Amino acid sequence: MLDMYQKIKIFKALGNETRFLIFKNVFTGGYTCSLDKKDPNVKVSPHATCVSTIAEHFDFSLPTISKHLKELREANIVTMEKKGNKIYIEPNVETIRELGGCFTTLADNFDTNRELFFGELTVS
Amino acid sequence: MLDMYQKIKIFKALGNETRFLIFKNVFTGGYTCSLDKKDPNVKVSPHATCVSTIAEHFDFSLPTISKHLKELREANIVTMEKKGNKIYIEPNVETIRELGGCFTTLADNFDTNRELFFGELTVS
DNA sequence: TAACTACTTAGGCATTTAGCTAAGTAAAAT
DNA sequence: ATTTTACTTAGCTAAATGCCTAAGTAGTTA
Repeated sequence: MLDMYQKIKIFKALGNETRFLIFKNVFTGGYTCSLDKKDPNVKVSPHATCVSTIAEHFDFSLPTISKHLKELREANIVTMEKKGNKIYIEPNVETIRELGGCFTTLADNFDTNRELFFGELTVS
Repeated sequence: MLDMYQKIKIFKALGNETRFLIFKNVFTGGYTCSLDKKDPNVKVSPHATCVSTIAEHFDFSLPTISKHLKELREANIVTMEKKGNKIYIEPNVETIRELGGCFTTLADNFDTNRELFFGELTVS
C-alpha cells in the first residue's frame, strides 16, 4: 500500500518532462539494449533497457539521464538491476497498477471512503 | 483524453506536499464552508469548500494557498466557481477517474498497447 | 458611500531543481 | 596489466519553485 510520501515521490518523479519521457522510453524503448555477449542467456526480460541506451534517445548528458533514472527508481516506478557492467531497467508495473487503483478508488468513493486514499482524515 | 502535458501538469501539481494536502483537504475537508447568508439556497455541492476555509487548516499565508489552488485548478483536478465573493472549490472527480484508468491501462497492457498511454512511440 | 470580506497580483528572497563537465568506480575486453 | 565500457558522484551555475508581505480588485454589508 503506497503511503502519502511514496505517492508524492512518484508525482514529483513524473512531473518533469524529461523524466516523464524517460519513463515512457522505459515502457516503449525496450528491445534495443544488447545483451551480454559472453552469456547471451543472461536472464533479462525483453523489456529491459540500460542507461546508455536510454540516453541515446535524449539530447542530455549521460549523468543527467542517470540522475533522473535514480529518481524514477527511488519513486519505485522502475527497477534497475546490475548484470555485468550494465544496469538493466524495467518498468515497475505493480506500482503503476496500484497507483491506478488508488485514483480509481478515490474517484469511485470520493464522498464515502476518502480515508482509504488519504489515511487519517485530519490535515492540520 | 488527457495528453502528455496535461498529465505532467497533474503530476507536478500533486508532487508537492502542500498541494497534495490541499488536494486532500478539498476531498476530505468539505462541509465546513459557510454558505451565502443572504441566499442560503445558493447551489453548491456539500463537498464544496472555499479558499479561506482551506487556508485555515494550514500554517501558510492565504496568498500561498491561493496560488497552490490556482495550480490545482490549472491541472484540472479541482474546479473553482465564484459565487458572491467566495470561490467554491470541488474535486474534479472525472479527471481523477481518467488518470486512474490511464495507469491501470498502462499496467494491464504494458507490452502490447503502450501507445495507448503515451501517444506515438518515438521519443527522440 | 464607507468599511469589510474574500480573494488575487506583484515583487522580493531563500531553497531546490535541472542541467553541465570532470573525476571516480567497477566490470569486461584486449 | 592496461584499456575500454558502463555508470555514478562531485561540484558548479542558471532557472524554477515556494514562501512571504504589501497592495489591489470585486463583491457584500452597514
